[in-house]
Amino acid sequence: MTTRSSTDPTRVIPEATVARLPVYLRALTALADSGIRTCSSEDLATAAGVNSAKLRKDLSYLGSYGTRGVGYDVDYLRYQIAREIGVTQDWPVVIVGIGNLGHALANYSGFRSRGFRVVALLDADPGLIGQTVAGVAVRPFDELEAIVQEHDVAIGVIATPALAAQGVADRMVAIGITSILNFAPAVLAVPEGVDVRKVDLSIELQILAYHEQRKANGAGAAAAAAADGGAA
Amino acid sequence: MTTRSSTDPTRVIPEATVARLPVYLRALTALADSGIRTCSSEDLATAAGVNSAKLRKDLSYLGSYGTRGVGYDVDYLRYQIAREIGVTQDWPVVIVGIGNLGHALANYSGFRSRGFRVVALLDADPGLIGQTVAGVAVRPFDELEAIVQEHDVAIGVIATPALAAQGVADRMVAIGITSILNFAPAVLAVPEGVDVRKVDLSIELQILAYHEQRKANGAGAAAAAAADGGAA
DNA sequence: AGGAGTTTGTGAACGTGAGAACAAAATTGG
DNA sequence: CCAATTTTGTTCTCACGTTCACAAACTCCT
Ligand SMILES: NC(=O)c1ccc[n+]([C@@H]2O[C@H](COP(=O)([O-])OP(=O)(O)OC[C@H]3O[C@@H](n4cnc5c(N)ncnc54)[C@H](O)[C@@H]3O)[C@@H](O)[C@H]2O)c1
Ligand SMILES: NC(=O)c1ccc[n+]([C@@H]2O[C@H](COP(=O)([O-])OP(=O)(O)OC[C@H]3O[C@@H](n4cnc5c(N)ncnc54)[C@H](O)[C@@H]3O)[C@@H](O)[C@H]2O)c1
Repeated sequence: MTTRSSTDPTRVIPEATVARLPVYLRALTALADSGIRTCSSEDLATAAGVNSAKLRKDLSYLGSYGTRGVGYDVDYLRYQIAREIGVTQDWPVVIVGIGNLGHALANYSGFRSRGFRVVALLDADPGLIGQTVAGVAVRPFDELEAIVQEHDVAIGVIATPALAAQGVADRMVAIGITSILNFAPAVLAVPEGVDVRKVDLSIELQILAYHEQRKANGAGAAAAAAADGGAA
Repeated sequence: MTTRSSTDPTRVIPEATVARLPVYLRALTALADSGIRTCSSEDLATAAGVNSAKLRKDLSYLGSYGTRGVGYDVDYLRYQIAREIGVTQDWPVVIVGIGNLGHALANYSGFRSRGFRVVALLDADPGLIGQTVAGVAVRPFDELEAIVQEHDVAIGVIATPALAAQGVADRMVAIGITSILNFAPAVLAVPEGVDVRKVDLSIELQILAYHEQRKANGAGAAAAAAADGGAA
């Protein structure tokens, strides 16, 4: 039997839990902003849109930060989750591909407020170089190496067309970027040890379309089956 | 025992499989574009970035569309998946909130090419009304009802600030929209039978940050544990 | 026609995640 | 100080998802 304490850095937090921690963090921030100092697992679960048993189990992987009979101290729990995720420090981020989407991302204020700092905007199109978006200048893609080394960047965002994405990823990996957020509709091949997460609008829409089609077709027999594929 | 044939509309496709079908569809389109007529499960799995056993099991939920010893006919399989997802028909979509992100979405060509048609752009800001984005005029949010009824819209996209999102969702649900894609960092409450999918940039970055932190910390003891949280 | 080789479709084993249920630990009121 | 009440942390069970492994089914070559 191996028991792992909350200060043991080797303890493993399930991936499904990791994906929910940012949601809890946001919910706690909202509670704090509305002046609430303490909350029960039930309260927080409602705010985060999950089941309270699941919430408690998730939090138990981090440690024992609640008080039985009372609940959780909002600020304290928020700090503990932020520390666990690693957003008490600032993460430098580069964005590659400053087209429609890249512009929107560069303008997104939610970056800064959640522990991420855009240190550079890069594009291969000479026509864009020098332009300033949200106070950051667009620079040539070739400066990637210099920028990553200067700011010790570990996280890269790809917002180029799909065809360019693998090339950009290869270049990022070569200089030591180990986490990539990919908006291009392409499957990226990367070596072991590099994390890739993708955000794909059309996949999300197609998933919705699938369920939508079933709702429409199965109005008779499959109605029950369609409904439980259901909501939030 | 209940056996469900591929033509039985009540058969259930696991949610995890549904989420991968669009990826297969894209991979098949790429193969078709490069002139490939037939492919094995191994080929397609590589192109889609998944394990070939998983791919075969996923496809088996749709029916038996391959030929043993040969593989899959690219065009035929592509059509079958498209039909299953429901993207052989066009889905009308409305986008609400034409700010930074809404502009990018409206300009996104991947919508049209994958079976979705933007029938309206809506915003509450009078200053934006009348402006045209990608050939579609921005109209007042109040026209939502009329537009949804005219075009029989089932899918809505929310790209407003977080505070406005729940209100927009309520209004969408009230007129009969049953699928929502939400870009605002807010938990939406919707009735049973309405599907919500969320796309949240900062959650994705925070998940990357968590793994990044572990890679950095655990350089010694937790290296193995960190690595297997690892890559694609 | 028959055997060698290939590749699908699926049964079975394994691992991960969700939710119900409850004991343990705290508070509150008498 | 003790009993009643609240709420956490954890155990147990079930459902879902992944992967292996292989028989069945097909092609191709001789
Ligand atoms: N616009 C959206 O709402 C949206 C939504 C979902 C997905 N996407 C995807 O995001 C990506 C970007 O979309 P977009 O609408 O901004 O496209 P875009 O064409 O407007 O912008 C792409 C940018 O990438 C740059 N670029 C091209 N090759 C490059 C390279 N090798 N290195 C560096 N920069 C390079 C181009 O110069 C251009 O500025 C696409 O893959 C698209 O499919 C976009
Ligand atoms: N910009 C990004 O890259 C990005 C990334 C991730 C998430 N988001 C999220 O997406 C949302 C939009 O981001 P943005 O940068 O485009 O913001 P934005 O402020 O540029 O645009 C928001 C738009 O919504 C409109 N709006 C506000 N209330 C409305 C209402 N009740 N009905 C209809 N329209 C309304 C505003 O008029 C504005 O045009 C935000 O919730 C943001 O957190 C943005």
